[in-house]
Amino acid sequence: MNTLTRQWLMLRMVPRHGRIGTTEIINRLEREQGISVHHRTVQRDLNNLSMIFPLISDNQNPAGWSWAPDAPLFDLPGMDPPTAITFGLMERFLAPLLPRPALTAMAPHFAKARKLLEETEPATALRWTEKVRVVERGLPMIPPPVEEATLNAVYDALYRNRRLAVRYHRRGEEEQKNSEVNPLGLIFQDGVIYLVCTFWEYQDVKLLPLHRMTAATVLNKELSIPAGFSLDNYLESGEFLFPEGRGNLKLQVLFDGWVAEHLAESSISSDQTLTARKDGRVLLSATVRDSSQLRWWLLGYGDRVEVLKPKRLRDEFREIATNLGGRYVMTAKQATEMDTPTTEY
Amino acid sequence: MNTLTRQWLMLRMVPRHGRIGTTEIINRLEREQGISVHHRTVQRDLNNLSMIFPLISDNQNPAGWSWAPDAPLFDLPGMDPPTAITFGLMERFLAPLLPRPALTAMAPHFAKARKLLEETEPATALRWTEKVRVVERGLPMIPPPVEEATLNAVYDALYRNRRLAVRYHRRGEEEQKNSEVNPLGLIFQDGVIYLVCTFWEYQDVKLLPLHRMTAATVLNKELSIPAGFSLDNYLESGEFLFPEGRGNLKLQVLFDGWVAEHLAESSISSDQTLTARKDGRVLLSATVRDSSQLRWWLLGYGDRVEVLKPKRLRDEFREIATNLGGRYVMTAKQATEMDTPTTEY
DNA sequence: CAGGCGTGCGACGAATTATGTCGCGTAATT
DNA sequence: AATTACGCGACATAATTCGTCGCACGCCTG
Repeated sequence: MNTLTRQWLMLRMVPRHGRIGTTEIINRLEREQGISVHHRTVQRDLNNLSMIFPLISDNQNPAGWSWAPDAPLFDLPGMDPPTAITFGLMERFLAPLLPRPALTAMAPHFAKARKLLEETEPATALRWTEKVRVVERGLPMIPPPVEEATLNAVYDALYRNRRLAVRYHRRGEEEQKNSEVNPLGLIFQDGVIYLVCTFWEYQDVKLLPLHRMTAATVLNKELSIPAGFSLDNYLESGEFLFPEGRGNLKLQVLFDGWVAEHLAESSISSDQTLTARKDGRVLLSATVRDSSQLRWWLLGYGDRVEVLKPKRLRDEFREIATNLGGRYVMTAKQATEMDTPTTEY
Repeated sequence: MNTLTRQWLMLRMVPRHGRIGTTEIINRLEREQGISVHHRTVQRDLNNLSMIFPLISDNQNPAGWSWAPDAPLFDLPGMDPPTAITFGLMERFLAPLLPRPALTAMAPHFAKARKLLEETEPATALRWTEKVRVVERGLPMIPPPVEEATLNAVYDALYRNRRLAVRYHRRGEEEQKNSEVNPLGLIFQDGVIYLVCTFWEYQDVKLLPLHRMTAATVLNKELSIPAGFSLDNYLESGEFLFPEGRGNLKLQVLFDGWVAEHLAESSISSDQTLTARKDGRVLLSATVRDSSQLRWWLLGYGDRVEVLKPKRLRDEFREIATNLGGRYVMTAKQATEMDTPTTEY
């Protein structure tokens, strides 16, 4: 009855990867939409649609239809400049945080946004890409390469709660191992993706960096999860991060004056207060989680910050300061020659 | 001639916000696609399309068409689970890095991805959201709130190279100021967005955090850019970051053994080498940019890292260690009472 | 307030298109 | 070799699309 509706629905059924046949389309139209059409009509529709859209058929019998691999993204409502800018921003933010294959699914969106920005942007003056910078405290890391097929298999297994057959090599070891793992979660850190999993029927939780996998296949077996497992608990257990405490602590630290400038803009807790002192330093009070991140963050300021409270943390920092001082008593030459290299990592 | 093509093109012309009239559609079809149709046809098409898609007309004369404000996103090819997962990941990564309004343009995409994940995901076992965690070195910051209208105005001015009329208040000051600024760029840091700009006809580059703006209007004036300005140069000039050097340096540092574990996975430079020593420490050699980020990163390891080379950097660290040690000679009580608070920040 | 203009919309007939049906060819399956 | 499932050309008929016309409505101008 309504050609446009039917063709629209059909377009949405065609996958980017994979294949769909006329019969399946007919069935899904009937089942999901209550539209019953003839076989022949669907065939004709697909042919017509492929004149307008980059749909391709593999010309087999029965025919399998899919979108062209390089088909651009069509979206409704069409992307507007603000959205395109936001996509551009996201790409910029995520590039150093994620291995490239983790973003390939986004490629059509990013491409579309870039195209839109380039088309509309006046050629004069500064280009958009020259106008945005992201300043991070972290060092830009080079994420180790991950196979796209591996990543997809891991996603899939994790998503569908299936076991995974993996082939991987330990660090430094040439030979590879084959294992069957129960995927429990993913941890992203510094561009590295770790699969949290258990092996076979064992109960102890292990970490498997994805870039050490050379193959991964989703198995059709239900996974077995250790009783009471939760990713958050695992992270807090200290097996992944430095095993620092949990819970909150009332922090009081002194910053050298101008360091606190940026800090006044963005706060680390909702109850944060900053108080200027006569000597030019600034007292920061805040209730924050007791975490490795807190220590990293404070240490990063070097001698421009002094921890006052809690006492426990101040003691920690005093000890770090003492140790650190001890390290630099020797000259670099002495420190180097104190030991001789053994094995390459 | 081809109804489907025409209607498809029309759908793409209708904006999510704003309005479009039949006349404009006719013109654009004629101009951009060479399709000439009658006025009446376009009217009929829009009426038909609005039966299938959430298009709404304001029923004025002349009629203005747009998508319903809450219209979901339709995209072709339809979103598949891997893409939905990637969108979910992005949302997770970006939430702590960007103020919420900076992501509102993404809301329909995120909503679609969430819906797809929820629909398909088996209710049993762990949910997808429980399976992914991002571990960052930075402390989770609370991004200061930014008005969406302000952000959009800034984007727009930056994108179209227009001046901006802003109303803002300085930190600590109650009264607001009105200024006309030339937007030059945006810097994202720790959840804060800074507009890099010049005021009026002045040549000196200033920073304006977006959350200090209470109003922003795009003006129809060309902006004036200081001769030779570039955002990268500005960032390197040291006015934003700590004014550390530029260029590369050959870094050699010693890590306490197990700290280097994570480091072995993700490298900080393409020529990075790790060498284990007899005493259990690990020597890292790499050529890296001489930057504040490098210092933050190294300092974050506290006493678990020792800088060997270059000498200049080792000297810096020795001095920091010495100063830091000096800070913790006193007790916290003494350090607190040494000075009396003056003004709230 | 009248008249002109741009637009929305119902109606109508000719032209075009969509659809069900049949038959034949082909490829995979039994 | 038979069977099954599917693609596709052909064709007649039903359905639709589209240009055209006329009328109505709101807005602007003189």
